[in-house]
Amino acid sequence: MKSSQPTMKDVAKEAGVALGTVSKVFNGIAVGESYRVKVEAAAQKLGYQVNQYARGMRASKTYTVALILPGVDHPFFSALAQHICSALLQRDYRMLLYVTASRPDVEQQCIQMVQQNRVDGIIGLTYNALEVDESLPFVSIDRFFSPNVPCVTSDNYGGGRMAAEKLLELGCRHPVFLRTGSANSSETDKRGNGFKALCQSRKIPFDALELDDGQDFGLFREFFLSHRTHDGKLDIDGIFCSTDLLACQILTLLNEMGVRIPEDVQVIGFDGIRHYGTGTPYCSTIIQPVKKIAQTCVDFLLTKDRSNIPALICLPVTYAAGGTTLEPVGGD
Amino acid sequence: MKSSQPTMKDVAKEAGVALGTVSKVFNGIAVGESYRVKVEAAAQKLGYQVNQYARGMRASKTYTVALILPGVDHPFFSALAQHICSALLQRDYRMLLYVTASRPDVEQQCIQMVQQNRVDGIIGLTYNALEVDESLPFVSIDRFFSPNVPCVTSDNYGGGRMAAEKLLELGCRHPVFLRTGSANSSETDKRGNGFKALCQSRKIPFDALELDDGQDFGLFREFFLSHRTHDGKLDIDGIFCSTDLLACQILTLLNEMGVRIPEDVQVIGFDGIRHYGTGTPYCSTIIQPVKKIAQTCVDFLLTKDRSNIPALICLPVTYAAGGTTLEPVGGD
DNA sequence: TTGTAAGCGTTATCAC
DNA sequence: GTGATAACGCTTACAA
Repeated sequence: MKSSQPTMKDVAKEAGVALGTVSKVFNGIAVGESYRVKVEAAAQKLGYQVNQYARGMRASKTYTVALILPGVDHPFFSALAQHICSALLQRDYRMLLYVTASRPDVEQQCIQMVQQNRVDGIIGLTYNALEVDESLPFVSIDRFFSPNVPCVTSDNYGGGRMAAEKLLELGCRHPVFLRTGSANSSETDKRGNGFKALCQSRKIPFDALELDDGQDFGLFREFFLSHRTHDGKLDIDGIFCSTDLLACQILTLLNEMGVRIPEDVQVIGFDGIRHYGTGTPYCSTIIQPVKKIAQTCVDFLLTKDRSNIPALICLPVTYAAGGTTLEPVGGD
Repeated sequence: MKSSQPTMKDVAKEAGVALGTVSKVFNGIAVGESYRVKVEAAAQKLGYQVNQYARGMRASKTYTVALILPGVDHPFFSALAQHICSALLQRDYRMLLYVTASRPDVEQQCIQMVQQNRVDGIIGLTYNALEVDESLPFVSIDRFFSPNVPCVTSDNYGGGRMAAEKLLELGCRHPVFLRTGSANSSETDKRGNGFKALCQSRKIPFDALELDDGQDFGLFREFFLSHRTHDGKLDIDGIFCSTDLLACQILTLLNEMGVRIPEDVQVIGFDGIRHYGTGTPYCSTIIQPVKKIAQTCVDFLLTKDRSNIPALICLPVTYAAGGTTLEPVGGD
C-alpha cells in the first residue's frame, strides 16, 4: 500500500538481495551477474527511480547547476539559456533557472536559494557584485569578479576594433561610438575601448556618447541634432553601437530624422541577434558565439581540476553585414 | 576545520541548544524567545543556510517545480518561462528548466530526471504524450491529457472566431485559414475551428490549408499561385494564420509575390509576439495573455486542494492591429 | 517549553 | 563478491 515511489529497500526486497547490492548496481560498481539481473528486473517491475535528493545528501553531489540571468526574453539570453540547458542535459545535469530582472535584491535572493539547494555550480550573468561562497564552482559571463572566478565572454575588444576597421574600410571618415547599459563595469565595456583604440591607431578622430541605463535616451537625439551641418545632413557617417538592441533603437531614431541608412550613415551593432521567424539580422553586427560561450561555461564549470582554469576566456567574434552598411547583406 | 557549509548541528553547538530547537526556529515553530535569539545569532555568525535537499528528503517537499518546454528561443516560450519563474520565485519555489526541442526522447528523458528529483510539480508544454506518475501534480499548457491534468490555454476557439469576425468586418469576402505545427493534436487546433465556425455561421465561403511540421512549406506558395486570377491578383483577401510566426513567413512569401499588404490581402496572426527592441508587433494578431497563463499554471500547480481544479482553463484573448490589416496600428 | 531519538533514501566502510 | 551498518542533514513524535 505504499503510495509514494519505491525505494532501494523495496527493490532489494523484491529482488531478494541486500540493500547495498542494489546501490552498487545503480552506481555501476561490479556485482555478480545473476544479482545484477535480479536487481534490474525488480527495479523495472517496481518502476524504481533513484532519488537524487537522497543521493545528493549523501554524496554531496547534486548533478544540478544554477543559471542566473537578468531575463530570458532577450534573444541573446534566451539562446544562452537554451544552449546551456542542452549542454548540461547532455552531461546528465539539471538546470535551475533564476531570472533576476537585474535587480540586486533578487540577485542576492537567488544566490541564497542556490546555496540552500547545494548545487554543484553556478553560471551567472549578473550586473551586481555577488557574495558567493568561494568553495562553490562559479563561472561568470561577461563580468570579471576575481581571478578565482573564470569569466567567459566574447572578444569584446577585438570586436570593437573589428567594427571600427569595418566602418573605416567602408569609407567612414567620422565614426562614432554609442552605448547604453548598466553603469556597473563589465567586460562588454571593452567593445568601446577596442573601437577607440583602432580609431586612434589610424589617427581617425571619433566621437562617443556613452549613457547608463538610468539616463535619458533623448540625449542621443540631441547628440545627432548637434551634429547636423548647415545642409541638414549629419557630419558623422558611421556608428558603432554597443549592442544590436541599441543599434535598433538608433536606427529608428535616425529614420525619424530622415537620415538614410546606409547611404548617409552606416551602423554596426554587437551581438548577432536575429528577428525570430524571418531570421533577419537586426543590423550589420559583430556576432557573439553564443553556443560556444554556453559550451565553454559548462565545460569549465564541470571540470574536475579547477586549479588551472584561466580567469578570463574571450571567445572569437565574427562580423556579418546586415543591411545597415554599404555592402551586400550576408557578404564579407 | 570544517570545509563544507555549517549544519544545524553546528548551529546548535554554537548556540548551546539542542538540535531540535534549531530546527524549530527555522520552521517558525514557537520556541522560547531567548533561545530563538541565541539560535539566530549563531546561525548568522556561522552563515548557516538550510539544506533544502536534506529537508526535502525528510519532508518529501522540495519547493522545486519543473518546467518542460520545447525551447526557450521562441518569444512566446521565453515570456512564459520568465513569468513562470518569477511567479515561482515569489512563492519561494525554484524552477528546474528542461528544454526538449520537441523531441519525444528528450521529453521522456526529462520526465525521468524530473521524477528522480522529486519535484513538487511539473508544468509542461510538450508535443508528445508523457508518461508521468499520476501522483505528481502536473499542469499542461496547450495540450489536454486527461481530466486529472489541468490544461491551461488561451481561448483558442474564441480567438479564431475573433480573427474571422475581424477580417469580415474589415471587408474581406474570401477568407483563408493557414496553419503549420505539430501533427499531434492540441488545444491550439481550435483556432482553426473557431475561424471556420464563424465563417460558416455567417455563410461566408472560406478556404484552408493546414500543414504539419514535416510538410513542404512550398505548398503555401502553390496554394497562392492556384488562387491567382487572370489579372494576376489573388482571389483571396484575408488570411488567418495559426501563429504570428507563420503569418510572418506568409507575409514574406506574399511580399515576394508582389501582393500588397494590407491593401490586397489582410493578415491576422495568433500569439501577440513582438520584435524585441522596437516592440513592433509582427502583424495584426490575437494576443495570448502570457503572464496570466503563467500565473494560472503556478496557482493551479501549487493549490493545496487539487480535488476541484477544472480540467481545462481557457484564458481570454484580445485583438490588436499590427499593420497587416486595414486599420490604424494599435487601434481596434 | 526543550531535548532526544528515530527515521527519510542513499552511499561507503567493513567484516564475512 | 556480498551484506550489515553507520553516516549525510534534517523533521517530528515523544519523552523529560
